[in-house]
Amino acid sequence: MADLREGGFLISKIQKLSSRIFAKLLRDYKTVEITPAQGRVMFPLWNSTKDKLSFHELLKLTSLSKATLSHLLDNLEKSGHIKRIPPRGDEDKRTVYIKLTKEDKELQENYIEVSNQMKDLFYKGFAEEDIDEFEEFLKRLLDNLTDYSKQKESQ
Amino acid sequence: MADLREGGFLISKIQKLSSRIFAKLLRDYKTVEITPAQGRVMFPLWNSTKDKLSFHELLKLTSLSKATLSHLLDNLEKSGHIKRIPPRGDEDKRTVYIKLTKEDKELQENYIEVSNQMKDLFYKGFAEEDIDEFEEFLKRLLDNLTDYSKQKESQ
DNA sequence: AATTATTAGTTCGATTTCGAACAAAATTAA
DNA sequence: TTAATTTTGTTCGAAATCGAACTAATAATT
Repeated sequence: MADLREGGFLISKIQKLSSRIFAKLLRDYKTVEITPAQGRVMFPLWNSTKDKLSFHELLKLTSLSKATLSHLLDNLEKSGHIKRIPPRGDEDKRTVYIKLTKEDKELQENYIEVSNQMKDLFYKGFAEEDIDEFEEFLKRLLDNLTDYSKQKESQ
Repeated sequence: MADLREGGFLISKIQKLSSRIFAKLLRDYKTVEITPAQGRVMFPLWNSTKDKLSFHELLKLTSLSKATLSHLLDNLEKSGHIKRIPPRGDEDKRTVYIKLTKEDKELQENYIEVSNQMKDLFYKGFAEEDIDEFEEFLKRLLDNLTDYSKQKESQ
């Protein structure tokens, strides 16, 4: 306990470095006119089985703040990658749904390819079991953090 | 290899959530008028045995970009936490040194205390060996990223 | 010695990020 | 059925973040 732990500091450094590298890979990959931040919003949409996600669902999936997500959606809508769909029928009239525009197959494939490049670089020297173990740790951490947030907001 | 890995995505989420939580803890802790970003610059200064660090050293220690570090130093200097010291004697005349202002003991102690709260929350349910193992992984990752950056910038 | 290239930090413009304050709709309580 | 409360998403102002372009100083070439 008296130990100096540096998990948060390390993670922060890793996140900064990998964002910068990822951004550069995307920039260099001619046809991908998208930033990492925007990609992180698109990713859950691409991977979803549903044809649309609500703002709220996307919020949970990205762990962004409301304000940030709203702002990123503005940009993505402006550049034509997504559309905001108003609620229909007897759905909650406050809910905003987010839908992909159809011409995004190519972007998605290219983004995934760059992600894979990134992954190889990121996990260089890691055995498959290492990665499994490491990502298990990450999920536990993420649970700790989301539990804490949830608990805090309900008091 | 065909596996969908999500390390980068997970880390990005963890980093966002923990930044937000950490920022709130700092805000709630009355006497600490400092942000997490600023704390991450102060941290290496507090932990160094030297009485000053060069801009370049601080850059490596924080993994920030030059622009960001310069900007954060502006704010820290404005709020009186650090000073920029010009080179002396036969030192390289381009180098800028960063030095703590002396009245920062209290801030440091409070920041460390909040860091520890954060750490406990972060690593809840982790055994000491888990933390060791996990941080070992983090260091390997960080090495991968810094190696890649270094290799890229020298070509 | 003169020219060229590299390195250290700053400045600029743009994006990302957030909390707080807000408006509109839905839910709960009175 | 009205009142008060909660939830959903947007807007605003400020900080953090970055790359690119820049200046000044140093190092390497010619």
